[in-house]
Amino acid sequence: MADPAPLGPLSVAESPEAKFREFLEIRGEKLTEPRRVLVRHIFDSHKHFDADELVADLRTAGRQVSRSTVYRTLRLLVEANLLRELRLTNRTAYEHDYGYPSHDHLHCTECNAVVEFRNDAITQLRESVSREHGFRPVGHRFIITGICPACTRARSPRRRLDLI
Amino acid sequence: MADPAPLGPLSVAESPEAKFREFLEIRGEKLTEPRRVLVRHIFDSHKHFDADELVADLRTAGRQVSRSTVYRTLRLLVEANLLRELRLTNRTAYEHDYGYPSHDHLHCTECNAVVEFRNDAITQLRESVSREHGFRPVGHRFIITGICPACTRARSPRRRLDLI
DNA sequence: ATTTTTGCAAACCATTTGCAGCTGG
DNA sequence: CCAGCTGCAAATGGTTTGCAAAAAT
Repeated sequence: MADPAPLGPLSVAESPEAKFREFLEIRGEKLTEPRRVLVRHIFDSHKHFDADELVADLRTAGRQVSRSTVYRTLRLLVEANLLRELRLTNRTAYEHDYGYPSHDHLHCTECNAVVEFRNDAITQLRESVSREHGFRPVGHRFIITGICPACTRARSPRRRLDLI
Repeated sequence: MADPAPLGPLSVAESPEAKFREFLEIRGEKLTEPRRVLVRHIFDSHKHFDADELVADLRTAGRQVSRSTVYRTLRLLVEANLLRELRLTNRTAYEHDYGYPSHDHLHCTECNAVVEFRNDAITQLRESVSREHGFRPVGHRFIITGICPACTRARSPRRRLDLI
């Protein structure tokens, strides 16, 4: 019941920064210093985050970028398929969509934790359901909501047996 | 490729209104006229809707309820497990969670259409994945994003064959 | 009568945008 | 140089809330 091993990063041909630059170049846009700071910071660690956390994080790290630029850059990173949006609550969360295997989520509604998992059957299901409905599938989202092990333990009164 | 038959309603022991009253009674709250109007209107038709559409709809039907009351009542209906929230865009959409079989969604990112489908394999998948992670599953959400048949046709240049 | 609910208007909060000045290529 | 970018502050837009009047039990 311990935490399962987190998914490992994929080795990718280009760095996220390079992919971002490429994306911007195609559109005649620029990889500026704030954008570089953001893409590096974001892909330095793998975790879900929202705009606010990102701003705070950067401030702590002494790499201050204005809130507007953070929002504008997040939008670009999503368009560039480097990030994916995850709308679980009222604020939009983001996660890596590059250099990381595709996966789905377990969402604990008690502590709001998000756990990733991988299951290939889902992709097959997606294909067959899409075919049935004439849809051209682009992606999917499979979120299991429930109570995580920790919260389950915290909720149920501790059993005597556990004390032996 | 015509629209598949929509899912049929389930026969349920109680009407949504009765279930709502029950829920409110337990909490010592009241089933008032505006709330009655809302629950009836909402369960009169089965479709996804958001707060704004609901307000407009009611206004058209001559059953005016204030925006605040609509929001407050929607929250209650979700707590009562009569409605479920669906966050696909910036506005929260709602759908029936009572008197209707459980199902999942195809979301066309082009025209924003939402199509429901049912597939039992998903529930099984949910169970086994949850077990693996020690989660106590409560529900799930499976959303396939893609392009619906109509938008696919609209996008690809019409083929000559279609003209015969 | 007492407690909850309503509608209005104001407040909120995440996100977006207009603009004047700055910057990368 | 010049299009594109930044930061600021102000605007937006969906949703929530304070409050006095109205309704339900």
